[in-house]
Amino acid sequence: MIAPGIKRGTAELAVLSVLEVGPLHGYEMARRIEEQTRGSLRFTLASLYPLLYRMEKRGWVRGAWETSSSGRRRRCYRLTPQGKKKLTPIRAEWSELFLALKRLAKVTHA
Amino acid sequence: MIAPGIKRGTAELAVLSVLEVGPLHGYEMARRIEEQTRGSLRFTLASLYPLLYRMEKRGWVRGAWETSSSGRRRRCYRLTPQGKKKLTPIRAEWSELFLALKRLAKVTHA
DNA sequence: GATTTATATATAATATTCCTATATATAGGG
DNA sequence: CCCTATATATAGGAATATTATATATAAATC
Repeated sequence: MIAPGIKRGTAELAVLSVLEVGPLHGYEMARRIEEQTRGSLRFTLASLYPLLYRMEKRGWVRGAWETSSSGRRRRCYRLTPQGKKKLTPIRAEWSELFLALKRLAKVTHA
Repeated sequence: MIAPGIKRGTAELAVLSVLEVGPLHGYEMARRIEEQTRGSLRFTLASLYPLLYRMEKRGWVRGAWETSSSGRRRRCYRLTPQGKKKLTPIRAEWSELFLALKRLAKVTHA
C-alpha cells in the first residue's frame, strides 16, 4: 500500500476513472480502485463519501438513491457531462507530474 | 504549473532529489526544482522552509549557517546518511503510484 | 545617493485532503 | 441468533501546502 502522504490527490482521479466506465455506488468504487491497482491504492469509505459530496457540489457527479436487487438502499453516482470533460485535463496534469518527477527525481515508470 | 491538489506530497521527494547532488540552501532548492521540471513543479519558500525543519527533525537533512562569498548569511542543508537511505524506498513508492494510476486511470507517461 | 530588484529566511493564518474512530442499518450464512 | 459482508454517514484530528506578512542585505538601476 502506498503511504497517505504520497497518494494525496489521487482520490479524485480514481473516482472519476472508475465512474467513466459506468455508474457506481461508493462501496463498490472503493473495491474497484483497490482491485484495479492490485492493492496499491486503497481508500477508506470515510475518505470517499466526503469526496463524492464535494464532487457533487461542483457538478462533476450526480448521486441518486436506488434499491438493489437484494433490497439494499444505496446511492448510485454517475459522471455528469462536466465531470467527463474534467477527466482529460486532470489526466494531463498527472502526466505532467510524472514527467516532472522523472526528470527531477529519476522516478521510473515500471 | 501543476495544481496544488495534485502535486501534494512531491515536495519531500523534490528536496531529497536536489540535495542528492550536493548541499544547497532553501532559496536555491526552489530555483532548481522549478528549473529542472521546466516550471511544472514550483514551491514557495514558505512551503520549503517548514518542510526543511521537519526533515531536519527527522534526521534526513542537516542545516548549517554559512556566509556566502557575497557576505550573505544563509542556511546550507545537506543530506544525512539516513536521508540518503530514504531516497530509494520513496522513489519506489512513487514508481508504484505511477503504475497504479496507469492501470486505473490510464495516465500515460510522456 | 536613492530607489528598486534579487537574494535570503521566518512565521502566522488558512485551505485541502485524507485518516481513525464511531454510529447506524440490513442481507445472508452458519 | 450471531457473525460477516454490505452500505452510508459524520466528528475529530493530522499532514501538507498556500497566501500573507515581516525582516534584512547585496546588487543593479536611475
